[in-house]
Amino acid sequence: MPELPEVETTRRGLAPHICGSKVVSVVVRNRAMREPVPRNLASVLTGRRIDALERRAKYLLFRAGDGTLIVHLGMSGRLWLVDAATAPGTHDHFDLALANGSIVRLRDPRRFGLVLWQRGDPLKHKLLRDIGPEPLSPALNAQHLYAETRARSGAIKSALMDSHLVAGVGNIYANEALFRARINPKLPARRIGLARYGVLVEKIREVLGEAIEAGGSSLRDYVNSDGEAGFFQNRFLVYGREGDACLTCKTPIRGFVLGQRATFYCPRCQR
DNA sequence: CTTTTGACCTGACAGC
DNA sequence: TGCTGTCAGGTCAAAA
Repeated sequence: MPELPEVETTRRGLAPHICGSKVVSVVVRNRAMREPVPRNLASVLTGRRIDALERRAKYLLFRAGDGTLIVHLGMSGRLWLVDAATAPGTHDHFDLALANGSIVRLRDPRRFGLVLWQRGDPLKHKLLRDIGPEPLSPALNAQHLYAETRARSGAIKSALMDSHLVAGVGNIYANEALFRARINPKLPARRIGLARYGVLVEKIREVLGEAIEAGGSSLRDYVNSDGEAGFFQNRFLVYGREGDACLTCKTPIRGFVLGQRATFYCPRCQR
């Protein structure tokens, strides 16, 4: 579920409930995530104040004094607020209880997510240090994409999903941004010029921005919320629409697998 | 260096 | 109602 808009929506939803409050307890029910949850997490985190909740790519950064709790939601993770009376379910692997009574709970059936502790600058963590520019910041621009793809013969869609080239563009939004930019997902990245990269950057920002807004309005309550009803799914223009009419030209949308990921495009609009 | 492949893990769903 | 096979929004290390 979590692509960048869901992670950002989670960040915005949680931040006002947790920032400024101190951690009173940490519960780890299952350490077997993508990497093991650190054994000393409770001892290192308890008593610290959460100063800020930030995001880098799809990583959530809970700043706490001279260290940071780093959380990634993987494919199936979800973080939300519960009260103390809410019994944990089978896949509720981690709780962060705060002095103000809020409990942040992580549920992740597939356990591709991460819960890590990093002293010092979290951006220096090995999983974060080589990530490309944030798509919603000016650091991502046409010049960057153009320059960094001159030697790439691979498909533009695979390049877009490479976190070292640009942060946080997942499978759904790579499909959606390429449709909006009218670029064929199979087109070799090196064959795209500066002007087209300009359009692509604009469309990446546009679709991520719209999805974040939609998330903010559909996920209005992070307290005891069941969450993601609807989100942005009903607004996808190509993702999951194989065989359906292109919303621009009525040509049937094609689906195929590219780089092991489901890919959708309009063969007429996207060249 | 780039590109591809396999791995991690569970749940939902289609088809028999 | 089961069972089996396929697929899923992420990301990395290893292999090619």
